[in-house]
Amino acid sequence: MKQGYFPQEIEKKWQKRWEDEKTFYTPDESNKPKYFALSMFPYPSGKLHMGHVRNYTITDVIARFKKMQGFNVLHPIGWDSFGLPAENAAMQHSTNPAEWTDENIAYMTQQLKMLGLSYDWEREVTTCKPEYYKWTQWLFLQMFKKGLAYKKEAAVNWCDKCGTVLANEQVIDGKCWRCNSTVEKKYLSQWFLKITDYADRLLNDLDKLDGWGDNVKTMQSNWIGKSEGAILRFKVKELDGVEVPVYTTRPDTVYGITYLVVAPEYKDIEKLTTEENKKSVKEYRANARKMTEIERLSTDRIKTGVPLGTHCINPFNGEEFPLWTADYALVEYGTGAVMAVPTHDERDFAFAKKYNLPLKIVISPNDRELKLSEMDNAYTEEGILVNSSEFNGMKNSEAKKAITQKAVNEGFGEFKTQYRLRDWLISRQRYWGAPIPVMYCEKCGVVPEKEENLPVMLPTDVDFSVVGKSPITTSKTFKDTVCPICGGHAVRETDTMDTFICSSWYYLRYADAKNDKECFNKNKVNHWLPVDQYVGGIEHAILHLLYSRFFTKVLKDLGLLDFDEPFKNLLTQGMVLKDGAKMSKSKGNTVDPDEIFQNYGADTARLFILSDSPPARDFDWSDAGVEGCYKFLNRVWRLVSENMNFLNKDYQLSFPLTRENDDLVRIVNIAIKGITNDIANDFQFNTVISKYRELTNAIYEWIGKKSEFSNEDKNVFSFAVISLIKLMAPVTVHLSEEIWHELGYNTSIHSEEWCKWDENLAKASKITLVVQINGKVRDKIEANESCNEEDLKNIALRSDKVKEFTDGKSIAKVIVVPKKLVNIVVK
RNA sequence: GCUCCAGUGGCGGAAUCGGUAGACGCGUUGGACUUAAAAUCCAAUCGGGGUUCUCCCUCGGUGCCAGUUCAAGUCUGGCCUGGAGCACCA
Repeated sequence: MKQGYFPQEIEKKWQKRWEDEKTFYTPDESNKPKYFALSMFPYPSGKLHMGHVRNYTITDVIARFKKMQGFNVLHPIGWDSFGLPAENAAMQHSTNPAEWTDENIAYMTQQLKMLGLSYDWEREVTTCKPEYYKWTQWLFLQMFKKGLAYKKEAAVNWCDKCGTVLANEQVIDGKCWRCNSTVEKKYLSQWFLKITDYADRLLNDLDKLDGWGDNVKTMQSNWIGKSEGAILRFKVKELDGVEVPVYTTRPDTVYGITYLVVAPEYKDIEKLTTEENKKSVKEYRANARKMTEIERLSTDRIKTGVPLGTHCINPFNGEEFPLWTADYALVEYGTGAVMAVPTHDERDFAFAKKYNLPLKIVISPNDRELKLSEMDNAYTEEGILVNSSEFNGMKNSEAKKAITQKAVNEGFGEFKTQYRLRDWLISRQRYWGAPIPVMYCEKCGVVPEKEENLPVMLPTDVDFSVVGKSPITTSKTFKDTVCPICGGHAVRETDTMDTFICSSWYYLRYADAKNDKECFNKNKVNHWLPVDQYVGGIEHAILHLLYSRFFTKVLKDLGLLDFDEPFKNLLTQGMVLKDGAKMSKSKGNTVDPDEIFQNYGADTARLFILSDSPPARDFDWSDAGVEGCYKFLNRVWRLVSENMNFLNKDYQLSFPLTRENDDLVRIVNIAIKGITNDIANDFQFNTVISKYRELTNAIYEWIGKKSEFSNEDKNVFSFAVISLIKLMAPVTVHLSEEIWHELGYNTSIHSEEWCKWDENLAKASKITLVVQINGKVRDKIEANESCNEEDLKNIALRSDKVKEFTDGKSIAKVIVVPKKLVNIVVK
């Protein structure tokens, strides 16, 4: 064995051998239980960054650990390869997105292999390849048939820089999720998926996800935004047969309505405006349109509005009140109209004060009386109804139901559950995506492509240098086609699908990646899924994770699979920071993984990226930390190479041990138990690694006491070293494999069984008894493990220190915690 | 404003059930080896005070204030700070 540790040499050798020998090939059939470990697949942007390294290392360690524990582990990888950057690169370098993408995939594949990841490359999935997007299109058609994919004209989010529309989830604080430029509203006819049909299931099933963090579940639940209330319809006094419906969560306050507001974009607003008010309303609406989303949504902006001139009648008491338009009412939520109760809603209160609209108290607090003259903000707490006719004296929580019921009985309202979630806008006016497989026939209208004609291929005769429209529209061969119904001329849809569609089902395809007859075999998908452990960034808490859950539920309803949640356990890993800031090119604080591989090797990179923080927390990259990990691996290498003569792979431990050797055997058992438990307990790799170090230190310390090695010593030493490299194998994959073979084994260490511990040996032979007086530690006494409570008590009371503190005082109580502690209470 | 998460040395962080606070590492300091350096190894490292001074004693200490308990980083209540998500959602 070489005296020095040369990772680059070792790593290359093993990577090649694992590939040649298909060490990580996963058969579908196996008598072992299955385990599906998955990282969120990368976008092939060009090079791996440290976030990737962290993500894939975490999942790889989990996969290898589970494999050693006896599972048939599925650990695949693929490429989320449709999307804008490829198209932008094509425009800049006058190349083709497919070429650019292929090159990136090739480079990143080689990087992934350098990291020593245990992927089954036979199952690689690439979303931009026709053999994949054929099935993306097929799934779209199934949704279309079910009425879940539909086209409508709507106010949509438009990113001018990206030249396309965006889904609501892709607008962050009024800005494009990708390029961060301000998003505008446009009225366009676009394709949507009816995710709102699944709002209730997406919300309720969150409860089933015990293996997900609360943070992600709350984010999803906030995003879905369920609220319970009522729709109430108000007749317009001046217009016969015209009604304005409102959505409210406070039907208990209907007797306090003093005006009603419709959004500036409300569809009937012109009808509701009197001749005298036409001009001011028109101006107000024009102004509102000019404002950006961000200005409009700012909560501390002073509320404005104008009256329409017409009035509504309150069906509960016949009162009349004016209709206004104000931009604090949102056209896309509820009915686009709000009943205003200034006394019991902060926004209405501010608005009424500004425009001198009347106030009326209808909810009274239990402990005091409200006075209009003393109110300087709305009363929004619980209370008792007043000024509310037959409902007076009722608790407001009960009145909600009673009042809505009255509206239902009398035909001017109903109970209504409202969601914040909107349907998913999936059209993109871009080239590099899966074409939406529909066409427009002059005679038959919107016609889906026939399934047997799939895939609708992306054309290659396109001009990527065009500005202001999608390159796909420049193709001479793509647009014109034949209607499958009437045989007449039809024009293809030129919009492509949001790439989040491609990534909403890729994890299913891994179960059956090469199937060219169906998107996947049902039995295979039911066997491998759901994913046992999913690992990825928190930035997908809503986007990808919500969409994937939606897809899974749809596919279940379509009968394509039998489960309704795709990811059983979710680990959202923290960001990789450098000097306290997120690594980014713009800040110039990135660290190139290639450089680390070259200088230290992949094992050091893997070890370090797991060592300093638990996976869910942010991780601060430090050069000194890398150096420290590299030193540690050298230390392990030396431990073996300098003591090769004393190592024996066929060691035995079946003889009585000396005191010292017994201690080391116990330390090894304690380490095995601790490490196994730390991994089982939320994958705390940082403490796992500290235990590697502790064990290594203990072995060195043990050697330090030896002047020569007896046979017994050699056996104990071999047991300790072999256990150590096995425990390290999931992390330092090459180093462990190399040492394993140096010791004379022919198999791969990665196919070995995980170390087992003996419960009797996984503890020290002696215990340290902690003696407290009144809860303060006063003494520590070594005691035998076999001592019972009475013995421990007596040992403690015999202590000189204890006597010092108890002298002249009376002992009120003695508490004994077996094998650990005695607390003496004195007065 | 609502919801969730977090707060422990110079730093990253550790501490199954309430039971020795600061594991392990980084950094720093001192030492050994060396002509020297690198590498390696050894030792010290929460703060204040004391002492018979390399051994030990003592007090304080896990964001703040209370509480429960023999015992609180851990549990309860109320705050403060930071991060994240949602947000004129009626």
